[in-house]
Amino acid sequence: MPELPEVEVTRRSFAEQIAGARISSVFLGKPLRWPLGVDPQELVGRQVLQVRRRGKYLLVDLDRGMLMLHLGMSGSLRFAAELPLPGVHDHFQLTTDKGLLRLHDPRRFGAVLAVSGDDDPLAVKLLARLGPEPLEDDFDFEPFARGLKASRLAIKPLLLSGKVVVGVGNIYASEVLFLAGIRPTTVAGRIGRERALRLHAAIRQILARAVETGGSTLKDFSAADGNAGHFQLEANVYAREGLPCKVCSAPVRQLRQGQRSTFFCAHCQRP
DNA sequence: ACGTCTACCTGTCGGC
DNA sequence: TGCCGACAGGTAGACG
Repeated sequence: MPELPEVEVTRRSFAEQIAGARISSVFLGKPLRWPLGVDPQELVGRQVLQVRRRGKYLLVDLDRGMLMLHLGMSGSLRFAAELPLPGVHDHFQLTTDKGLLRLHDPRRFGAVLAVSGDDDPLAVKLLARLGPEPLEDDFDFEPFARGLKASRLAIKPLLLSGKVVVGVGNIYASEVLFLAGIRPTTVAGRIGRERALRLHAAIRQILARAVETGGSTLKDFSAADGNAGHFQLEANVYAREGLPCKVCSAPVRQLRQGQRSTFFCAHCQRP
C-alpha cells in the first residue's frame, strides 16, 4: 500500500508514543513474507528505543536487537492504547506498557523481521541495495544524474528499482515524471542535464509535500494513529486514464512497463 | 553486472 | 446473482 510518504507518515504517527515502551507479549497471525527469525518470546521484556525509516522499511530499535517492518503492498500499522481483538488480516502485534502496535496486511507481502541490528547480515542484505533517501540532505544531484546516465532502462522502471533513489513507488513515479515533463518510456541514459535537474527536484518536491500534508494519493491509507490521509495530493495522472490532463486537457494515457501500469500525458511529457 | 520475469496473497471490480 | 479473469500501493530471487 505504501510508498515512502505513507511509510514516513506512519512512522511519525507513532514513533514518539512508542519510544521507551516495554514489550510484554507478542502475537503472530498468519505467516508474512518471511518468518520472524526468532522465538517471539525472546522479544518479551525488551524495550523500544526509537523508530527509524530506510526506504520503505521501518526500523524499530530495541534495547537489544531491532525489528524490521515492511508494509508490502497492503500493510498498515496501528498503535493505540486499546484495539479490538485481532482480525483475520492482523498478523503481528506487540503488546507494550505504552500501547499495542499492530500490523494489518491482507495480502501479506509485508514483513516483520527480528535482527540483531544494522550489522545483522540479513539487515545488511536487505538494506544494502537501497539507493539514496530522497528527503535527506545528501540526495545530491550529481550521483543521481550519473545513475541516470549509466542506465539503459526506461526512466519509470528505473525510478521503481530503487537504484537512483528509494521510496518512489508506482503512483509517485507517474506523478513525479508528470511534474518533470518526462515521458515514462524515455531511456534514462538519454535524459539531459536540464531535465534530470527537473526530475531530481520533482522527486523531492512531491515526496516532501506528501509527507508534510500527511496526505496521500492512496484511497485507504491511514496512519498508525488511525488518521486518514487528507487527499491533499490528488493525482495528476495516476489512475486517470482517458480523463483530461489537468494542465492541457489532452487525455491521460496508460501503458504497462514491467507488469506495472504507468500513466502520463503525451502532450505535457516529452520523450 | 545488468535487465527481465516470477512469485508471494487476498480483495475488488468489470464483463459476461 | 454468480463466476472468472484482470488488476492492485512491493520487491527478493531466479534466470538469461
